[in-house]
Amino acid sequence: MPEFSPSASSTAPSIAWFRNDLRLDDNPALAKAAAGERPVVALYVFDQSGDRPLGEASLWWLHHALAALQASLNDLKVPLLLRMGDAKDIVPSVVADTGAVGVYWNRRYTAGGITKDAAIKAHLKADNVEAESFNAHLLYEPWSLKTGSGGPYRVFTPFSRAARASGTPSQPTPAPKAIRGWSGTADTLELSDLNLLPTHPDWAGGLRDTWQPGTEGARANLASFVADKLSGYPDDRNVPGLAATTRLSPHLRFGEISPREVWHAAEIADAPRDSIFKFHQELLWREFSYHLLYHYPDLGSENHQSKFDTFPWLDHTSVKGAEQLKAWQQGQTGYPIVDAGMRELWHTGYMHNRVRMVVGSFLVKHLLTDWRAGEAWFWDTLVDADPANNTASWQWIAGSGADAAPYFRIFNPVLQGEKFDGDGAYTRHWVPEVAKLPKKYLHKPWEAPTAVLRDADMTLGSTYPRPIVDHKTARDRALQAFKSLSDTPNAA
DNA sequence: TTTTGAGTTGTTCGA
DNA sequence: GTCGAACAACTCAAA
Repeated sequence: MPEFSPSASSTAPSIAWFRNDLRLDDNPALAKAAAGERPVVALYVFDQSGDRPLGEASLWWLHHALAALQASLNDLKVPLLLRMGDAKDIVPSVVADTGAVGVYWNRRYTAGGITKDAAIKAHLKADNVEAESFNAHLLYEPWSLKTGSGGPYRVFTPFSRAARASGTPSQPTPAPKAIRGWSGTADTLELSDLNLLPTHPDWAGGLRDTWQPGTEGARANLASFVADKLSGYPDDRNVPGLAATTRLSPHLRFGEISPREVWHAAEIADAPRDSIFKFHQELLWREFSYHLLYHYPDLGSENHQSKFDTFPWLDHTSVKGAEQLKAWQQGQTGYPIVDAGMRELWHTGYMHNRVRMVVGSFLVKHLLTDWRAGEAWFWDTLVDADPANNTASWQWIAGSGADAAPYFRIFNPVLQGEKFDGDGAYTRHWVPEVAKLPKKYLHKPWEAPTAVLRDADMTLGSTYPRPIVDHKTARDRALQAFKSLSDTPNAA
């Protein structure tokens, strides 16, 4: 390139554009930026347009994940530029400000994200800027697995078989050993300028006590899981009172740890083969959700099975409906296991998977509430709120999704509580009003004799609510409602 | 093209 | 307490 002097061209940087891949290890976009002759500048664009805006809990997480990333990059002397606004405008403008000759990023799979990235790539290429994208988020990208007839999978089991048969996920690649950081200057915001943290009120105390966002926290959870929990995983994972799950979901959501690293850490662990298989299946559920989201981009807003469009949901904006939705959100349904889950969510930004199913089934089936109302609440309150997992899982529990739960699968909140939290460790912790009840009545306080309630310092309807719906009545009502669908064929 | 086997996580009822 | 059947019929994926 004769028109540039060597010294001038060597200062033109490569941009590593971070999005849902807030890590240095196994980050192919960063590796690509670091592999050339060019110095590297990192970029994060806080962009609430195009894709669905992040919920409040996710914003809190993002702040700390970015802080952790910034610290890691700082150790390498790589600057991180923070910008805010539509990435379609921001990325080209950062290229102009820095004189960058290449921009590298890892792919996302939401409809809005794909559209935006394609436009940015076209724009950059038209300006003779190298633009290349990679896979950091998934073990199997959605287009790489097809059924025999060439379409997407809509049933999990054949999807998971096809995924495994297509090859073991590739090994994670370590972070570049040394990166030459760009020494130029360009406009950047401070992290605090993004205003990601709650202020009035500061509701994030429970989140701070529970989580360590960033790669270090992710690695700690993974190490503890592999060492202590993986062996017993198939059974223990269902018991919310045990700390027997990975608690990696928010870390995976923001890409602080690579799914390839997680897969292989389990693969080489000293644990029974069936435990490793079961854990890998859970990672493949995440892959399946992304497969569905990519091939059915409306997954978050439209019933996957269109016959659910006529489902007789109760109106959750009516006075009574709104009251019931609020009782569910606040953990005041009168069913202790349901209330425990909803309070865990509010306090920690997380809920144990078993309990997510119980509260989801309760909202959709006992309260006949449109799954989208529950999905929206989870989106706002979960630190792991994921555009694929959250939507696919709500459709699954509602019955409207791919490979969904059959209509007659209605969780009984009393039985679920007794079966998976029999001693009540979880429920007593999150619902202290019922903590003194004996096991026998813990999950059904309305059946407790007056003397038992008195000994437990409880007054139903006063210190703890009576059930907002009767289980048997609600169950029969749900069965009726779902029966009305069986006469309605799906649109082709 | 047709056939076949199967499909994450449950509950209730009656014997 | 335990066990098996019923709860529907349909769609999916592969042979």
